[in-house]
Formats: sequence, C-alpha cells, structure tokens
Amino acid sequence: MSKAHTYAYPRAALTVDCVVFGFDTAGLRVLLIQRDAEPFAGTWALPGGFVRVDESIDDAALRELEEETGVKRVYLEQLYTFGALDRDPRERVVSVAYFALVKLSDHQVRAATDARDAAWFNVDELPTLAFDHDRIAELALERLRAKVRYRPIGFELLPTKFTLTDLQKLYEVVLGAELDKRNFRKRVLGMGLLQELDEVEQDVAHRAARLYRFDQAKYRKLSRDGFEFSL
Amino acid sequence: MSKAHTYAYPRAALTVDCVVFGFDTAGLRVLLIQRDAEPFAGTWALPGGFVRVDESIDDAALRELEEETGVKRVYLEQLYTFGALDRDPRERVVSVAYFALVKLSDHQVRAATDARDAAWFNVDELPTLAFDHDRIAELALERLRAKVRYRPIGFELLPTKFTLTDLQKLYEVVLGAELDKRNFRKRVLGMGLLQELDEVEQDVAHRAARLYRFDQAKYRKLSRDGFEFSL
DNA sequence: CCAAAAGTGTTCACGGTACACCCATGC
DNA sequence: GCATGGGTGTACCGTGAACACTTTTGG
Repeated sequence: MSKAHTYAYPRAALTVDCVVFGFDTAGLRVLLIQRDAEPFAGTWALPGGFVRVDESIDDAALRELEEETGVKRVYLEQLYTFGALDRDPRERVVSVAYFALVKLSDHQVRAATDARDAAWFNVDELPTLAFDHDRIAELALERLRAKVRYRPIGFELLPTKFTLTDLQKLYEVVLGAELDKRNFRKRVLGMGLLQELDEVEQDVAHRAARLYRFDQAKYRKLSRDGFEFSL
Repeated sequence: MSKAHTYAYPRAALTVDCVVFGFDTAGLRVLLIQRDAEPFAGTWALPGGFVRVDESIDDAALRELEEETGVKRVYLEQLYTFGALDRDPRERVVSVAYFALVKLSDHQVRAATDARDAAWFNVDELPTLAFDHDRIAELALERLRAKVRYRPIGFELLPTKFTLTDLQKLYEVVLGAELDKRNFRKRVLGMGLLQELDEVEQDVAHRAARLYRFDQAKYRKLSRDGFEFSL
C-alpha cells in the first residue's frame, strides 16, 4: 500500500497512451487491448497507463508497452499531449500519446500479462475506442503517413532483411496509393541507403527476390551533411 | 487560501511554456521574461506557468500568454512535452511546450503585469535560459523553420497588409538563406493565395510597393481539395 | 537628376513520371 | 511448360534555378 500524497493545489493525473503500428501481408495494423475495468470496461483501447513520479515520460511509455504487449525494442516517438477537461469521466487526466513501430515478423507480440485481451486490428477497420483514443489513433496515422515520406521510419515496420517488393508494398499500404515498380526501385536504390545482401528469400513458388538491409550508419552520416530522405 | 489535495500516489506538477516568435526589421525574435523567484532568479526564461485542474492545456497556454505578455489573438500550436526527471530542481514538473506566432506590428506586446521584466531577443542571440528552456526554444525554432515551408504560418508574423518584399525578408530570415526576387514572387503569386489590394505602402523615400493580404478563406477551400502549400 | 527599391521573362537542367517485356524458379 | 513474381531502361514533360534591366517615386 502506498501512503497518501498531498499538494496545495489539485493536480491532474498523468498517463501515456501508445499507438503501436505493425505491418504484415494483411496490411497496416494497430495493437489494441480490451479494457476489463470501468470506465469503458469491455471496450478496446490503446495500451497505456500512469506515469510514475520517478520515471520520465518516455520511460513510462516503454514500460507500459512492455508490460502490456511484451514488445521491447521498438521505434518510439512522442505524438501529442491530450488535455481536454472531459477526456476521462473520472477525473482530470492528461495523457501524453506516443506512436510506436514494431517489426511484427521479428518480435512475437504476446498478449497482455494482466489478463486483458490484446489484438491487432487493421487500421481501416478499427472498432470504436475508449476515451478519446479514436482521435489519438487518427492523429498517429496522419503522422505516420506524413513522416514516412521524409524520414526512413518505414524500415522499422519491416524485418531486418526485406525484399524491394516488401518495401514497396509497405509504402503502398501506408500512403494508400499504387506505386510504379521501376520508378520506386530506381529512387530507393538511388539513395544508396540499402545494402544488397548475398541472400534471397526462401520457400517461394517462383523466382526468389534479393534481400536488402537498411544502412542506418550510412543514413546518419549522410544526414549530418544535409542529406534529406525522401520517397 | 486553497485547501490541500491528497492522492494515493505522488503526482507531477503540470506546466505550460510558450516560445513566442515575432518578426520585425531587426529579424526573428523570441519573447523572454526575467525570473524574479528561485530557482533561476534573475535568469531569462520562457513565459509559462501551472496548468489549473479546471482548464485545458491549450487554455492554460493562452491564459499564461495573456497574463505575462498581454498578447491575445495569436497563432498557438502545441510543440512537445518535456518530462525528464531533473528538469526542475524543486520537484517533478512536466511541461507542455507551445510555440506562438504574433504580429509585432499590430499588437503592442506589453511588459508583464507581475513586475517581471519582459523583452524580445534576436533568435540567434538568446541568453542562457532557465531549466531546459534552451532546448525548448531550439526545438521551437526547428519546427518553425520546417513548418513555414509547407504551411502558410509565416503570415502570422506579418501585419495583415504586407508587401512582397516583407514576405520575402521573412522567409529569408526564417530559412536563413537568400532568395531570388523574381522566382519568389512567381511562386508566391502563382499559388493564388494573395489578394492584391488597391493600396501601397506609405512614407517611403522611393517607389511605394503594392500591399497584399493572405486569403485565408481561399486557402481553406483549396486545402480541402488536396492542395498543399509549399515555398 | 540621383538614390532606392519595385517590378518583370526567358532559358536551361534536372528530376519525376509514364510505360512493357524478358527472366528465373518451382511445381 | 506454365504460372508467378523478379528484374530492368528510355523518352518526355514540367518544375525549379539562374540571371539583368527598366520603372517609379521622393528628396
């Protein structure tokens, strides 16, 4: 049991909420958990929870993500802070929203430890969410769509080794548009940020595609010299 | 006097801090206030203060801005939330940072009401700031520089009526680069978002330049149809 | 008439886009 | 040998960049 804590003025509670994106053959997906406590018991919601007074907000997001979904090494970025008065019916709660990108194929995302149900939903088939989580998810998607064009964050959604077709599919799904194969490959290889590996994909019933790896070190080097990623 | 408020777990204090930008012949400037209380008494800092439990974060930012600087109708946008453990030496304080753009020429920005000194500083001659406000100001400047290219927010820094040379100067200062006069005018007029007025500037010792106004309504209309501002 | 800034078009290079066929592999 | 996706080059067009002189006005 914790002892009580007293302040001269009332204080808002502080939480984090995470919009976790994954990508596989079914498309772009978001990880949701089903609430078992009121309010909104039984409703789907974003993973998240209270920020402890002795941890940074970023740490809180990472901790909640691991506790509720088991994902550990992910791309994590602060999204926006939601502080409307009535966003939680119980009391004043301010929530710092994050968006996260995980490699579905590498990590096995396990269900929550605390018996709450966790599941992946296709981004354009999301159920109605608890609190203002619909708006949060919408904003995260907007940000992802915008940022994927000018920062190499799409690679965070793919396995370490991927084919150019994988990469193109990812961009097509995220941007919601078909892309020309030849132009896409020209541009993406022209940047010089992909390492061509001496490996090809396995177990396919047709010609196997070459595997590539994103060259993070080279990207950082080029960035310092003013290079701007763009797709 | 306020009565005490008690919670089962310790809670962080919640504040807002505002990076207020202005523009005039001297260049791009930031509004700072001099602290008179500890910690950092005498040091320059961003205007800001505590978020009340019965107001939204946005409202808190607007209120603090008006209380400390007198500015009322401004462009205000949430920037980032800072929540490192040691950012305030007294106790855990989480701060939601905003950036604001004001029309220096229209509004008269008065000094603070509460006897604290307020002053405009050139962006590249900022003093060392209290807390982590240096980083906040730096992030705000980064955001402004990036956003001015793809959203028409530069106009928030100019008087309602301005010349094309004013606009060009603004972009040159914000982007830190010289621009070609003919190309700039071609692009900016080509977007069709400027209303040419039947007025010219007054009291100049040479040929008077034509005045223009940004057509907000037209911009919103075009935006809905997928138009993207770009300069 | 001089100083100061306003205003105005054209040319060129590069990057983005459109577009179709042959190749390798597994079954 | 056939089905499936892998892999490749060129031509055209439009946008962005470079660039200099005449006009207007006030003092």
